[in-house]
Amino acid sequence: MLASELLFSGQYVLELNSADLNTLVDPMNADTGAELLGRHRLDAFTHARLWRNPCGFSARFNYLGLRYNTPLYGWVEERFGLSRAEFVVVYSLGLVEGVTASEIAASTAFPKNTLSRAVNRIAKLGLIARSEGENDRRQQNLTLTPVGRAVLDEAVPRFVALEAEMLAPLSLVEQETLSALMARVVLAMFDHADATTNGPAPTTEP
Amino acid sequence: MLASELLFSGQYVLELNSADLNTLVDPMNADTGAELLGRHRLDAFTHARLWRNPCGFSARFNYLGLRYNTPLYGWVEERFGLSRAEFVVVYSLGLVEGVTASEIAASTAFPKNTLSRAVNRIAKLGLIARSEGENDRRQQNLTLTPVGRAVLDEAVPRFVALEAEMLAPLSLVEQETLSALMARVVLAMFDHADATTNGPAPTTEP
DNA sequence: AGCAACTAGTATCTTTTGGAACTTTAATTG
DNA sequence: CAATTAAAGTTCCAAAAGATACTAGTTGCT
Repeated sequence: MLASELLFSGQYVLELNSADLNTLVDPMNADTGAELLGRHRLDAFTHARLWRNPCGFSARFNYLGLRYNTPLYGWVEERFGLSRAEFVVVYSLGLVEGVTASEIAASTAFPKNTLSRAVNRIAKLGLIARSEGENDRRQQNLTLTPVGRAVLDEAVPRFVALEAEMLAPLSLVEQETLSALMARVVLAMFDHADATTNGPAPTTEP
Repeated sequence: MLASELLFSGQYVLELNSADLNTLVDPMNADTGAELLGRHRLDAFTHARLWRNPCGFSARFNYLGLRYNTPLYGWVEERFGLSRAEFVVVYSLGLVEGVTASEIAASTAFPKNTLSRAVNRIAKLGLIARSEGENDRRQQNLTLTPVGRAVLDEAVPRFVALEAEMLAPLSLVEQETLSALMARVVLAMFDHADATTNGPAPTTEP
């Protein structure tokens, strides 16, 4: 079977079609999340990309990433003047204080020079402080300043709200099921094996 | 409650922890997918980013996007010398013949000048042909040439295989459940409302 | 019909990006 | 314990990206 045939074969098309659309959409309410979640029109091509695609699963998580990251990082940019990489560093420090640039690079696939620039800039802006690594003087442990924490305190609710908004059409049980299944998939990617040093493409976080 | 507290509150941490890791990992087999799915080490920070994150769901689909797109588009680049945007155009034509650059731009959030460049290059390379739109002479309908289709026929199985490899730890029923739940989330993003003209950030597909 | 508003695609120009080379420190090994 | 190899972070530079402006074609309004 040719791949070009496969493209149209519709395996994975086991879900809903556009006719079901309106039955699932909940009315746009005035949450913090909803205002960022600009609704789109489901054009024919997007429909095909999401439902008639041999890689339907990846199309969907890529789509979610697009619709989640774009508005949020756009908002971060215009609200704080921080680039995506810069905010990712701040967010990362909110998750784990004292994490190093390399660790962020490894986990997010930003190239390390990009992270270096980002760290330098937000350090200059006073959002983070660097302290020389205790037992390894090459690395610098990063910590949030009160200013950085304030940024986070304003930004994180937006991120949380948009995620909640995205998940709103599912019941709590369904949300947990989805979460658990995705967790299984993600966890299976880890193995006691190799590691890639510097990933080429960006495309992640928080 | 401060967002900085929320970051550590662990709502959404209802899944597995790293101790369960080994019970879920299937041995790396020699599939087309497996060879692209380079396993990584689950370092402490990545663990925190995936499981102790108030935005755990988005962290996970972003992570999946990263681990899926990076190796595949890297391979496309070195195998065919095509950039991500260029390949996305080819792939899109595999999904829907005759689609226009604008439609791809709208669906994938690539800026339209990037798409314009991509279309020009792969047209020059002979992967696609352009034909003036029937009733609108501004737009050009794009179609795959045999060369373009050959590229697709070689590339698509890789994409399919990596997706299958990612989903392998789930049973078929679980895969369908996951698919259906994600479909619900995605579908709910469409509404009879607004539209954003040109999205700033890239970050999607296929 | 005529004029404004809009859209598809292209061109230009500036900023950003990320690969490669480099510096300094740490780990490994003979 | 020197000598080699690897890693954290920075710097450099070519290349790519994206905001803006522009051209040509279309739609809508009166």
